[in-house]
Amino acid sequence: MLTKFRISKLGSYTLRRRIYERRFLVTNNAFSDAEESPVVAAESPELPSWIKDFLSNKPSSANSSLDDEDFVIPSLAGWVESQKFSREGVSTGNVAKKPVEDIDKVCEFLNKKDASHGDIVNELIGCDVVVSESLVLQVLRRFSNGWNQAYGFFVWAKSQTGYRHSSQAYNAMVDVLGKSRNFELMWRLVDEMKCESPELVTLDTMSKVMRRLAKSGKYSEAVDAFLEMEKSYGVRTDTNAMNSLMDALVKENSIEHAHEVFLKLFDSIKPDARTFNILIHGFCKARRFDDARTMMDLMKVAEFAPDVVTYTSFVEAYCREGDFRRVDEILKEMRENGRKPNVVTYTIVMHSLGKSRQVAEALGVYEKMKEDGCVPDAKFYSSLIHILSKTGRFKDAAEIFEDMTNQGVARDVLVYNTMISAAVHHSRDEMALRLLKRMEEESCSPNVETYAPLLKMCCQKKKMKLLGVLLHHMVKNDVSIDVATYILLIRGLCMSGKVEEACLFFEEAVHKGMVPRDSTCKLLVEELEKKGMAEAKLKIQSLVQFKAMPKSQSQLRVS
DNA sequence: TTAGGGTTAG
Repeated sequence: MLTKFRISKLGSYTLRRRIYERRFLVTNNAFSDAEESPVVAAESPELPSWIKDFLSNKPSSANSSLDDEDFVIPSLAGWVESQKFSREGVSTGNVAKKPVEDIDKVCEFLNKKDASHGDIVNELIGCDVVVSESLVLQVLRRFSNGWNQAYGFFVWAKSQTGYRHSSQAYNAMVDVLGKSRNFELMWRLVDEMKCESPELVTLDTMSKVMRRLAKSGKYSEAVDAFLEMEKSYGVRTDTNAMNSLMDALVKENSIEHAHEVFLKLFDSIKPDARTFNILIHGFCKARRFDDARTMMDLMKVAEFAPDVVTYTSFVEAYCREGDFRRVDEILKEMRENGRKPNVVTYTIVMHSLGKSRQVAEALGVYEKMKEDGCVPDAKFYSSLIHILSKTGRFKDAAEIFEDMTNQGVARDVLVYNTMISAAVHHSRDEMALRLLKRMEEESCSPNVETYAPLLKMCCQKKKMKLLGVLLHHMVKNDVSIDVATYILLIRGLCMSGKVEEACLFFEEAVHKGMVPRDSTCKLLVEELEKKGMAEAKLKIQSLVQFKAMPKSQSQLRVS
């Protein structure tokens, strides 16, 4: 009988490794899952065919109707258990990727243990895989939140005869190191690129560097990287490059640095319309409307006419303020200057009205837009679906979702994410999973945000097996778990009293060099305290201390 | 990546 099961039976996911190899917090019933309704599990051998398809990666059967919502998820868990769910069970079948065997072989090596990348390099010596650029890119994507493994693999790949890293592969590695704030190593890699071949370092490389620095609040370093890149790496500091720097600064919330750069470089690098738009957007975002206006005047002085992008930045800013009177003024000004709002402008206004609960007005914008002959795009539909769902009109949202292809717009990952999120929100769990399946059929690759609402739902409803299935599905689709997702899992599991599982994820996050927020650490420790799990509590606390010293740790790993 | 997305719960 399936009164209890262990998550380890799920197959290849890391949890299994953790449980068997690390023996962390393992007790016989640590993963008991009595809430999963064992009766249903044992007595429902018949599953809807779409779930079978989902798990076995067969082509979907035609009878998948969207209103079929009778199925209760718990049986899925039972079914998975009874089928001895295997890793092949949810392969994506995406033919564009490397054959499954290669990437899986590599992953087996990379997941072997928590080692420094040096150890990983040694470990990989026994790996009989022929390296190719596409394999490298896939591994870097799959481990984009695990720099240690990614870098270990990257170094090993470089040593393989007959293979040389492409510029794209180097850039991807630079980005992964920057993402994990491993700036020392990141710079070393850029230097290595230069030594390897001077052409390898491009504006693409430097844009990634600048963006990652800015993302970490290292604005001055981003600016310095720009100022020195021509001399050091032969990357030209032209208008385009300057725009890339300023965009990074503005997107990462420092209009101040962007403005300073602008003033400093004004005489040496000629700004263009984009330069002004980036700055205007930055000022608008910071609610510095007067400065934004001044910049628009300066733009005119420089003989660039404000365009739809310029005005849309103002529209967005006033929408954020909820000042729709001003929005109308801008729209009027815009028309007077011969600029028509486009689909982006309309999306912003509609979304904003929807957010402030003026749904009728929001839908009015949709009508107005159609009258204007402005054609909706996928992002617009995503916004519309979101608004409808948020205001309880889920059926309408689903209808729009279904209809958009008839209107000639293909569903993209954002549209799917919005719809999946909406479905979960309205407790249409099965539908949400079915949508995930449909993404595969439409060759739309899921991203980490696709899974977030589903994972959250699993945590809340204590669907441990489904959680395992989804985590596996993520791996198969080269979606790397990021900090936000770890936090979601840890908090969600804590809230559901699944502290042991929360600990496993916490430990994994820390070992990947990711730092859950203090509040998350506190929550977990408190939960352990409540349950009287003193030993586990100590372990978690020591991990917290461990990650409190990232410098020495990263040095340890780098050496 | 020149303007448009969202989910911190409590």
